[in-house]
Amino acid sequence: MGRPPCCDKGGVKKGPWTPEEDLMLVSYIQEHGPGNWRAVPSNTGLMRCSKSCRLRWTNYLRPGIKRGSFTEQEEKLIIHLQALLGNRWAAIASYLPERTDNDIKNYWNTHLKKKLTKAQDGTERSSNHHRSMIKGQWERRLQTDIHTAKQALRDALSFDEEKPLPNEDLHPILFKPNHALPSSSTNNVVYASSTENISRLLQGWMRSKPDKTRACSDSGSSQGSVLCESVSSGEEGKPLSWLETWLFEESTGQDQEMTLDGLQLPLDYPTEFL
DNA sequence: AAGGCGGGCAACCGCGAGGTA
DNA sequence: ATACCTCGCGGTTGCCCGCCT
Repeated sequence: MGRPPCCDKGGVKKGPWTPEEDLMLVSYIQEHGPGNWRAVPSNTGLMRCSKSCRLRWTNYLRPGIKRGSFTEQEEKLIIHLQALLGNRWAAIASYLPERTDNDIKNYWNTHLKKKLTKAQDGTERSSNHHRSMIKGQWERRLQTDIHTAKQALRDALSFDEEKPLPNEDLHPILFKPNHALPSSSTNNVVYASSTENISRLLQGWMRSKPDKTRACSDSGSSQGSVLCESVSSGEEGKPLSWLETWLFEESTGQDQEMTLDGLQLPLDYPTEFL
């Protein structure tokens, strides 16, 4: 028996979300919290399917999302994690609490993949040089990159520290009924700023909810941050994975010399470096 | 100025996993 | 045990915008 598509019913709106819809969704989540997405459309009056609501919340409205271009550290961290984890964007996103899996996926597909392809072309042209690269050189190179990745992680972790919200009026667009809102995503800047305002509005609300699990999942993937998960696991005596361990070592001030010994690289790790 | 083209990104689709009755 | 429901994930699509000719 085939399963009907979730949004098979008629009258379900598709396409870009309007600020009004965003506001409806945010208001509902402020009151009930994220989850039970099935009930969201009927309870809010939104003509959207539950998946669309969840996606909108996860990717754009949830607090703590950083928009805009990726930093070099984030870029390197993504490249490393992609090499280690493959296209498991949710897992990768859990190490970049301010980025969504969709964002990372898009960034990978539009920027990093090309960048790496280009780099690989250069690599192939100078393959003789790379083939002769001895393991020690590669280790040093990896260590440098690992250090950069760890730095990025520390930066990401500092996100958890209380950051005072600017004193500016946070929601000039949302709560000015006659404000000229863009009819489409044409004016992305204006629209994004209204979305950002919603998120920032919600930050206070999220902080008032001390629930650890939610705090983690809301700052990472929807399944919860691997990092948060492992930290709490570690506290409870369960071992951290090696990746989580080395990512965390330096961030907790226990930096140690790192070598490839004991590291299990993924099968698809660039062999020219080995 | 206008049309074509490609890049970037938001949103959708389909599948699988986990939970539950 | 199993059928159904809900959710999350990854791949893909389609729209919009800026650049180029």
